[in-house]
Amino acid sequence: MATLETISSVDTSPRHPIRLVANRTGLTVDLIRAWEKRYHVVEPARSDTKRRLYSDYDIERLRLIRIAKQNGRRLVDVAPLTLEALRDVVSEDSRYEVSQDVQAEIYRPSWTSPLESSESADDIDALLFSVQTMDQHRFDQLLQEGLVKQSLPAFLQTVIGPLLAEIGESTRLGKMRIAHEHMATAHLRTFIGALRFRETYTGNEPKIVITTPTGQLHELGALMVAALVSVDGWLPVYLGPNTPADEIAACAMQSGARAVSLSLTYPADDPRIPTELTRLRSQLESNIPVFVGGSAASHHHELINRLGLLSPKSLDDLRHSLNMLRDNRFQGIA
Amino acid sequence: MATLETISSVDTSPRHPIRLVANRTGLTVDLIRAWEKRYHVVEPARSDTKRRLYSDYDIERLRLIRIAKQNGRRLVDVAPLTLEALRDVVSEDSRYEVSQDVQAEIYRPSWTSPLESSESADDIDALLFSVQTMDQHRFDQLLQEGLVKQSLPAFLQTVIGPLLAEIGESTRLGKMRIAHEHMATAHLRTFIGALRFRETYTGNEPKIVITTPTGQLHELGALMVAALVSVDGWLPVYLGPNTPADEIAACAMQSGARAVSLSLTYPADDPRIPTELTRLRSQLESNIPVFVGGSAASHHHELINRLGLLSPKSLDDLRHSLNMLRDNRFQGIA
DNA sequence: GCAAGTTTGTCCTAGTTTTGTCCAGATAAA
DNA sequence: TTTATCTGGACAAAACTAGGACAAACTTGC
Repeated sequence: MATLETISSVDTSPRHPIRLVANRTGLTVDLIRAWEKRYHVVEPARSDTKRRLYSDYDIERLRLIRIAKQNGRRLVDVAPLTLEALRDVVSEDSRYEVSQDVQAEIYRPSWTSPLESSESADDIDALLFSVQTMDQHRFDQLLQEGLVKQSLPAFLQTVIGPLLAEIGESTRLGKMRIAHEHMATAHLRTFIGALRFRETYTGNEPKIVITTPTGQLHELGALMVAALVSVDGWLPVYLGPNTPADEIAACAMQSGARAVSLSLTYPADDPRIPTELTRLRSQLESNIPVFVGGSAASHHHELINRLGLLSPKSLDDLRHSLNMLRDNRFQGIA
Repeated sequence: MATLETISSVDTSPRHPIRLVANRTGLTVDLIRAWEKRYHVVEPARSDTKRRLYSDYDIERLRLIRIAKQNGRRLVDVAPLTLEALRDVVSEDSRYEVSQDVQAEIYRPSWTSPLESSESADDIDALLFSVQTMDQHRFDQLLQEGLVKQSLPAFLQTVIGPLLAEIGESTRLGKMRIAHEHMATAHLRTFIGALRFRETYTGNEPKIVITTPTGQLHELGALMVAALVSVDGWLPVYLGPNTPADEIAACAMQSGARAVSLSLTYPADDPRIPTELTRLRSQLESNIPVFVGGSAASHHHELINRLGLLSPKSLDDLRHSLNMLRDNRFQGIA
C-alpha cells in the first residue's frame, strides 16, 4: 500500500515551502538556509519567484542530519552523506546515545555529548504544563516534536519514561488531578501504541510476546517495549495488560515467538505474581527467555533468579539482550 | 435512513451567509473575500441581491485551507486544489504532527452510505479469522481496508461494534482464547484511538468530555464515541476509563466543555454507578448535558431519567443530539 | 593550558513577494 | 435607523531571498 511506498522510497518531487520544512524537521528557517549556503546540505528547487521548494527526500535528509547532530556528529561530516549513509549513521548512534555505561566503553570524542539532559527536562516540563492546562493539541504536538529531535529509543528513554514517572508521582502527591493523569495516559496509550507501526515489516522478523501478567493493569511500560523492539527488527505480539500465564504461554506457542517480555509496575507486591511467573516458566519451552522489567521487577528479584527469568536493568539492556538473541538465531539458521 | 442523510451528508446547496462561515472556520470575513478575490479559493453562489451564499462544501474547503496554512503551506499552493487533494495534503501534513497507525490515502467522504449488511458480515468474519490465527498484520490490514470502504461512522457501527460484541461473546463461550481477545482488544485500542486524529481541528470546536465512570474499565465504547464526534466538528476531551465523578466534573469545567458522554458496559450492575452519576449531575452546571450510552445503560434507565441525563438509543442518535447542541450554540453566538 | 583557527547558530540589512487588514461609498437586510 | 454586506483599491505586516556579520562553542597547534 501507499504506506510502504512512502517509507521505502521517498518522493523527490519538489513542492514544500521552507516554512513547512522547518515545522517538520524542527529546524529554523534561518538554519536550513545557512546549511544550504555553506555545505549544500540540500539544494531545493525554486518556484518562478525564487522561493525554495523542498521534496520529501530533502525533508528526510534534514531530519536525519538534525538527529545526527543531536548525537554529536559534526555538520561537515554528515552534510555530504547520502540518505542511506545517513540512516546508517543515525541507527548506529542510537545504539549508544543514551546508555552511559556502554558509552564509557567505546571511544567517543569529546564532542559526542548525548542529548543534553537539560533539554529533555525542558521537554518534559512543557509536556507536564500542557497536561495541567488540558491542552491536548499542545501535548500531542510536543510528543511529535520530541520524536523529531531524537531517535525513537532515545525518545522513549529520555522523555516518555521520565514523563510517566513524573505524572504518576505528581498525581500521587496531589499536585496533579486524576483527570489530568487520565487524559495524559489515554493520549500516551494511543501515541505509544501507534509507534510500532512506524516500522516496516518484512514478515521474517522473530516474534516476541509482550504483555503484563494477571493483576498488572498498567500497560504503558509494555507498550513502550513493543515500540522499542520493533525498531530492532522484532515483531511484537502485543497482548495488552492483565494476561493470565496460561494464555501467554499458549500465545507464544501459537505465534512461534522467540521470547516473552513482561512489565511489572503496580501493585508491586501482588500475591499472584509469583504464581503466574512460575506457571509461565513451566509452561513455556525452556529455550524461550522471559524478560521481566518495570519498576516493580526489583521486588521480585529473588523469584526471578530462581526461575531463571531475565531482568534487564534498563530498556537499553533489554535491547542489547534481544539483539544478541536475534543474531544468535540467525547464526543458528545459517 | 433519512436521519443519516441529514446528519452526515455535506450539503452542496448554498445557504450560509459569510458571517456564519467566518464563525465556523475561524477566518475573518475580510479574509474570506480577499481569498476569493485573489485566488478564487471558493466561488460561492449569490443571492438575488449579490450576497454570498456558501455551502457546507465551501466551509469544509475553507477549514482545510486554514489548517494547511497553519501547517506551513502557502496559499498560492493550496488555493487551486480540489477538496480531495486538499484532504490529502492536510492529512499528509498532520501525519507528521500526530503519528497514526492509520494512513488512509483515499479520502472517504463522511457521507458515504453504510455497506450492505452481508458485506459487513464478511468483513467481520475475516477479522475474526485473523484474530484466531493471530495474524496481526492481516488484522490491521482488514481494519484499514474496511475504513476505506465506508465512512468512519458507518464503519464503527457496522463493523467495529459487531466485531467487539462477537469477540466478547466468543471468549465468554470459550470459542476464542483470552489471548486472542487480548490481542484484538489491544490492537483495536490503538486503531480506534488514532481515528480521531484523522480529523482536522481549527480550535473553534465545542468540547465534549468522554470517559467511563468509576468501576467501568472497558474503554473501547467511549473511544468509539470520541472518534465519532470528532467527525462532526467536536473536540473530544478523552479521559480513558474509570474516572471518578468529581474528576469528570472538574475536567468539564476546566476545559469549558459543552457536554459529557459516558459509556457503561461491564459490570452492568456495579453499585457505584448510581452514586457516581448522581454526583456528576449535581456537580456539573445544569446546562451541560450528560449522555449515557453503552450496553449497560439500559440497566439504569430509571436512574438516568430521574437525574435528567440523556440516553441516546444509538450512536446515530447521539450524533444527532450533538449536532443540534452544536448548532444551537452557533446560533446563540451569532 | 593557552592562543589561534574553525565550525556553527543566530541575527542584520535591504529588496521582493505574499498575505492580512482596513477604508469608502453603495446597497441590502433587520 | 442601524447593522451587515458588497466592490475595488490601498496599505501594511509578514514571509522569503541574498549576502554578510558576529559571537559562542569547539578544535587544533604549540
